Amino acid sequence: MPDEVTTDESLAPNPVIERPAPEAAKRAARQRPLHEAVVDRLRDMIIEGELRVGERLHEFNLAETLNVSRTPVREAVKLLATEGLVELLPGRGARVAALSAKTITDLLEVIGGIERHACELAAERMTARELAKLSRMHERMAGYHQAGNLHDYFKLNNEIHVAIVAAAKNATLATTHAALILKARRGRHAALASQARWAEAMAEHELLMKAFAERDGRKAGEIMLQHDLRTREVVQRILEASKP
Amino acid sequence: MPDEVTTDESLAPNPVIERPAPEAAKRAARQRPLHEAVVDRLRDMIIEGELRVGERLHEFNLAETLNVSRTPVREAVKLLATEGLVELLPGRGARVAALSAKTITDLLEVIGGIERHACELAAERMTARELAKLSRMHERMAGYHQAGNLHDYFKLNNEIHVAIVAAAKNATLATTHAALILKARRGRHAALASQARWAEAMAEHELLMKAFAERDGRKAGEIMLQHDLRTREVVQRILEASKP
DNA sequence: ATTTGATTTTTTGCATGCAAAATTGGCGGA
DNA sequence: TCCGCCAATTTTGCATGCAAAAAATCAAAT
Repeated sequence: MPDEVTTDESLAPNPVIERPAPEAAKRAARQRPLHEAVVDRLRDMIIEGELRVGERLHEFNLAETLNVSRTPVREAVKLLATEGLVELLPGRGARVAALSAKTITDLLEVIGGIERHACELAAERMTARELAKLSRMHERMAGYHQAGNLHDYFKLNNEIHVAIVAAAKNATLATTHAALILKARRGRHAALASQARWAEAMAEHELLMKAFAERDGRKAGEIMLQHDLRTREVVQRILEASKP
Repeated sequence: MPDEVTTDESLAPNPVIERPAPEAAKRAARQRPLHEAVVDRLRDMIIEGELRVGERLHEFNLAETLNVSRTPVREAVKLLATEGLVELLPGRGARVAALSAKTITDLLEVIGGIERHACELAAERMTARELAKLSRMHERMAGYHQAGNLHDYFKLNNEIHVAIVAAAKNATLATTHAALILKARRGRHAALASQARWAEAMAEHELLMKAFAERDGRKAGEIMLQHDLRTREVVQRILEASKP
């Protein structure tokens, strides 16, 4: 899913987790589980770099910062460990997991494989309606490209990748893909790579749509895989250049 | 990863989680985190069917049964939810997730895609040593097949699939694969399918090894994908037959 | 000055407490 | 008989308590 984009915008200066006052809870349709909110909050803090790589996750401090008790924090940390964002130190808490160049490129490689598979399946299973919608998204993206609107291009590009995976009509595939994309968000470098490959990537998407129109899954998959692997290579070069 | 086998053997009649007496803990090299033990215990209980599909996970009862407090049980349940084994009911606890035919076949489809990718990469990245080891495993498996030793055949077959993924030298790929395999363990149907396809599967493995010997990743991947998809089809037929 | 070891402090991991939400059961009405 | 409403009970979710393990601090000895 190259063409990664960082969907920040919300810089969240205040980490405290808002929750309806005890009495106001009645009005709120339903209260979101705290531990879930904490997971999201901590994930953002890690992805946005508020918590630095290797930094110990201090449950008491975090609980105080987020204005919750240690319990939901503990649950959240364990959940984030399954996502690979934090590393559990048995008996000594947890710390933000390192993200080596190898980890990132491995991630991008797997995402490429998944998206290839998604293309193959989607080409066969996509309804005419879905194909039409995808076409419209693609056209819109082409417009952003011509207009030099990088931000909206990135956003839509991500949506297209997700839409293709959804069109494969395989829930496990979609879940797996989503989880990997989430992790890949940590590599901001990917965004740079996309930028460098902007024109090229656009051309590849063009070919991809053509393959979908022909319902040629094999071809679509191949294009997607190459598309992803090229971005991966650029990312790899950037990473090697930054710290060799 | 078709040719699924259920690695029971340990029927665990007593669910209580053993732990060194408070004082004996000194002797034990290091105490395993309780929540981890609970995760494993509950996962087995679900996979082995001790907890039936749809059954509510009652944290107090489970805690009592496992001889721990609610806290590690709660953590474990949330962890199992990320594995897809249980379904969280916001505000109402959790229950054993349903495993529909679609879910199983989706799972097998994704595993097929992952293993194809693994074959492609492994063919390129595998060391001569690894290839030799894989060959020996394959020969041994052929022996079990000829001897009609289904149990050991299954076990070794699983190990071969895992070894191939490992040879792809991509940690994310391996982790993702392992997680999916774990979930697939719930479909005992797969074991039946393997049995039905025993001879055929063996022949496919033969071709696979030949492709690896030629370092033909494309071919190896294709063989693996077809291998997995055929098992998937048999599973699908079994499932449709059992409850149509 | 540096290192080692004992002591204090912090932090973790599990257990328990408590209020709010959800479920259950009973009762009255249709 | 069946449905719906209200009270009693259970269960969840979060907070807090507590003992053991880990880390930090300090002291003495090299």
